[in-house]
Amino acid sequence: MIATKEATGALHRRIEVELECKIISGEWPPGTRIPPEQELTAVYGCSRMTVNKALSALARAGLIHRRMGAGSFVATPNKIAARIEVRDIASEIRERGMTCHFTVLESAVRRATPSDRRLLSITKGKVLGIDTIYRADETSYALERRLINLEEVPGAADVDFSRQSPGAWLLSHSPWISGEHHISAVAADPETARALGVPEGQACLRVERWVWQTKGMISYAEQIFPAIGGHQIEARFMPTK
Amino acid sequence: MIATKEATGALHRRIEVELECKIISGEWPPGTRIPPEQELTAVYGCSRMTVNKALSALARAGLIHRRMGAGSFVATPNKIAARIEVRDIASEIRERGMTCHFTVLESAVRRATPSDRRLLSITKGKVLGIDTIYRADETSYALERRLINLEEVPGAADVDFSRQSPGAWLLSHSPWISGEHHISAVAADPETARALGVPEGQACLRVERWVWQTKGMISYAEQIFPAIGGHQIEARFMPTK
DNA sequence: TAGTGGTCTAGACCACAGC
DNA sequence: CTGTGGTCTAGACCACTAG
Repeated sequence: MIATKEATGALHRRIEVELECKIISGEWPPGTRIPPEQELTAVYGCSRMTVNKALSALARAGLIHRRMGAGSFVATPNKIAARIEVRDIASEIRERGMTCHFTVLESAVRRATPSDRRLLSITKGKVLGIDTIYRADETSYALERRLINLEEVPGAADVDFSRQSPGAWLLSHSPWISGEHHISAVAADPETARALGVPEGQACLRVERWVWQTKGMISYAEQIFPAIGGHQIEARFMPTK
Repeated sequence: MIATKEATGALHRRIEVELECKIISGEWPPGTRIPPEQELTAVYGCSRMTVNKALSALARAGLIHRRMGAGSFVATPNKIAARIEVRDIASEIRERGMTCHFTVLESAVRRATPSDRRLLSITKGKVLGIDTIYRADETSYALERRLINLEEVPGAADVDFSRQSPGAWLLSHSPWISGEHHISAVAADPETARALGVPEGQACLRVERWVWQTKGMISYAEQIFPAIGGHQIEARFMPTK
């Protein structure tokens, strides 16, 4: 066994890290052929399964590309994929060390309007519309306009959202979800400006979130953060997953 | 071998998909104990390594949590991790089916000012500052203010950025990078408004990007997209990776 | 102490790529 | 055809957890 440094952990893990270093350092530029598994078993003095585990991990992480019968090659990244973690607004405020209060401005069950149907991609049924103001240390932090599809989540109609925020309830109630975000900037319209207590036309960050489960769309939420609050979304990207 | 349906692919993959379905459908809620590997080998009539491969993949994807000596359990997701793909502005415009023109407003090599040093986390050295306007079909699309650390990327001083955009050159020149984005909303200051041809105070989406390699910070870029252009960032999240 | 996951072996057969 | 990765086996030893 070759041991240039201490054997800190599993061998397959050390092989993975060692190869990863060669790739992200540029020693093996994109397109470089990785030594075949057979050869690596000789280098590391281990079985093929162990080498395979390391190479498979690198392939899953997108650092190499494996072609059956041909070999393994360092991948050529053409786009940057960043990862953002979107938390519930209430827990986000608390993580910043501030106290969070939220007030439900409006909460009403209604038959889906044309606008509701478009946002939730449904053709009929009832929806629950909830408008909530979030305050961080008594300062307006965000306005959330949310639609919940009662056909998919009938229990939502009976929840007291003055105690638990809609976002937190939905996450705890149906944990495994898929969805999509759209992040954009908007100028505060009169109604939004009044609700948030900011000047009309104020630059705001808008996050729209569609959430669905295997069956269908669960919820749509539009969150408006005035730029005054300094709200920002952080996203990190790394060559290794 | 048990085959309730067609054996479409690798067995370890089918096991993984089957267990994943039980989790994201809610049949196995968070905290549920997964049958031990030993038991699954009996269920699927295969060796332990095959079951292990499926469970390891689920663990890596974050769907289950494995504790040595204790067992495997369905994970409790507490935050939503979304994935955004940030492309070069020029290629982004072209993907929208528009033609892209960019104009370098200013390009100058200078000794790092205090502001440069703070943004690039350096204490000395020279930087290249480039301000670029991107137009989509003759309409202002974005303003980019970029700093390149010439200590890390000395070759940047000799590139003709009127032909290739700085972002595209950097990506092709040093492919394996790490970094961070901050996404926020800002009101256009007078200088930005003039450069983009929009009213002062216009709501804009701002994307800041720090990029580094193993050694140190390579570049800082601030991109301003006026809300008028309808620019938005899309992010998708899924329970399975 | 018994059960569980983490790791590893030394083979094996197959599908596919490239010569 | 040979070399490659994709998959799988039937064991094994260890570290750790829980009762």
